[in-house]
Amino acid sequence: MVLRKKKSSKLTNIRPSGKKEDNFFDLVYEVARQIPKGKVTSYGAIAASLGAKSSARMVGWAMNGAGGTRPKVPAHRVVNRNGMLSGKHHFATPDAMEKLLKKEGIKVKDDKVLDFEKHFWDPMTLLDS
DNA sequence: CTCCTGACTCAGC
DNA sequence: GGCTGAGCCAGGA
Repeated sequence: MVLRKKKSSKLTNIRPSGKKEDNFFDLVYEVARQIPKGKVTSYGAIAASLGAKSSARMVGWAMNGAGGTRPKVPAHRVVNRNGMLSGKHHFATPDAMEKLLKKEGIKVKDDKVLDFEKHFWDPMTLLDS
């Protein structure tokens, strides 16, 4: 999956070195895009699937530019390990995240995903096959 | 180059 | 059982 994202809008060029965007960020973006509709996952799960379970923060950080990448990354499907919409505050509007989730059939209550493990999607699924 | 911050997570108290 | 501190990597000032 080669990223064709050549220019990152808000973020400074992820890799001004001229190399492909083989950063951790892009890996996160790719995985995030693979999240099936109506499913959610956690930052740690994504990080773990990338081999950097300790870098859960980086996953969230990467999401910072999710809205500027193309195709867009469904960051709203990514929540913390508690299923809490930790990143909702970073969306265009605080309600955008849960609104999108509800729209996909995921129930959100008190900024938390109900039946989180039921809607949980493990990134490893792509690798396991 | 050094220091701080950040959409997380775990361990300790 | 909730709060705090520390670890994690990367980027901005």
